[in-house]
Amino acid sequence: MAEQDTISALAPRLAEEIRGRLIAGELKPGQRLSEAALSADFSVSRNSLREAFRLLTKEGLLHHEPNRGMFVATPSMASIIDIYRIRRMIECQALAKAYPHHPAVARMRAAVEAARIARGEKAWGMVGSQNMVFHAAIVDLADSQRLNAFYAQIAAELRLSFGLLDDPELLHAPYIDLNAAILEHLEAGRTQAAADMLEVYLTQSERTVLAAFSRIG
Amino acid sequence: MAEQDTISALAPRLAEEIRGRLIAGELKPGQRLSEAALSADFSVSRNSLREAFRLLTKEGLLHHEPNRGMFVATPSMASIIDIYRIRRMIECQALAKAYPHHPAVARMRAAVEAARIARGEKAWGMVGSQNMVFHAAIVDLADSQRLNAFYAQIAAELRLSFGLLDDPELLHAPYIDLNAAILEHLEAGRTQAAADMLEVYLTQSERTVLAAFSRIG
DNA sequence: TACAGTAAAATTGTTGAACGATATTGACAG
DNA sequence: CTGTCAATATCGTTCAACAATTTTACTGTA
Repeated sequence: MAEQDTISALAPRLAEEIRGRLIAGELKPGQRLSEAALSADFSVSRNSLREAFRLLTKEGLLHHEPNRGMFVATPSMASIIDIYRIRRMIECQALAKAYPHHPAVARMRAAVEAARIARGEKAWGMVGSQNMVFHAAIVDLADSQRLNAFYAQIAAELRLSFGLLDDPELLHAPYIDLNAAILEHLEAGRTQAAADMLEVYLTQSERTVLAAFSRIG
Repeated sequence: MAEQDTISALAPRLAEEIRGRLIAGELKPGQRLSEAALSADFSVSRNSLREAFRLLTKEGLLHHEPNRGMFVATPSMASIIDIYRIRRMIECQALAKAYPHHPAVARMRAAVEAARIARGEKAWGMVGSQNMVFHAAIVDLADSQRLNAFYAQIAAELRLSFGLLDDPELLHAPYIDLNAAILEHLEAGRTQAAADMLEVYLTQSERTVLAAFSRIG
């Protein structure tokens, strides 16, 4: 019986909480995270907090300098290029070899429709997160647990970069219809066409993000 | 002046040490790792050891049960299939899109030659690790830091499975010449042919590993 | 003997404090 | 203004403690 686990351990919960603040932009890139301050803030011990830090460091969200402390990772053009290179490799391949009746396809469709509704309401935050759901579903087509976990990680890292940019409409809105077209191809069994179109999408998106990024630098 | 960094922090070094023992087979799958025993063994505090454990858990090498402790991950057929699926996706793509004069090609050649020498001396352990080097170099062709890190992780996990098997000669020796042929294609610029050949390699290797694994079950 | 229930022991989860090592800050002399 | 050196703050690691939980040992009973 036991009251349900309260969802397991402390460190992973802390990590999740911090991750949320990171992609929400509450913690800004380059900012230093003091062990003492944060542990007091969360009412946990320094030790527990450090365990959470390790997890986030391994995910590339935090960055550690010996004897100086933890810092919020600062996205760079190099990291954006790296991430998009991986996305092209993984997502396009997943799509090209996909089974058109895979369960993840339903999630892709749901994400497209949710994004369209959100666009009507100008809820750009929602458009963005539905876009992420769409692409996570693409990766899911490959039916690999480890690949899903890896993708979730670089997606979180990418969101850190998005957080620096200030125009979510520009970032996601133009791609809703492109997503829809990709989905059409997939559902019709034209997986290669879908993959080709996705490659266009990703290249274009990368260019947009890099351009926005360079305007800030 | 500080004695040289001895390469940074304690926890990562511990993790590296334990990782070594895992792929060397000293720690066997399913085995429980006592915090008290290991921390005494390494002469470090329980806290430091736990930090190392977190890292390895995230890599899939250890597995954690609340209030019961850390266990060495037990490879399953599912995990082997998952890993080979990823290898096919990543390695083949990296090869297909490779630049034939990429620096990693030199490492591939070195690995092939070292493996041939090792085969002559029937040093099967060396044959195996050179094989791993060869494939890591293939991934390196894609020029992605994050992809390299991810591959290193699943490679370590795969070695855990290899550790269960008892015939390293069967596992690696047959593939040396296949590796060499792949390299020939790559160096000649026939990247697609190289990729196709690698796909054959991986499918065959997966079948061998799964068969050996099922004989143990 | 077999077995259920309970008490005792061991292990993990988390905390708090301590101390050396390193980095940052600020004062001071030149 | 610059370089040196002490003072301060923070990190890295360890140790000791206690609550929560699991495992083990033991007991009494059928």
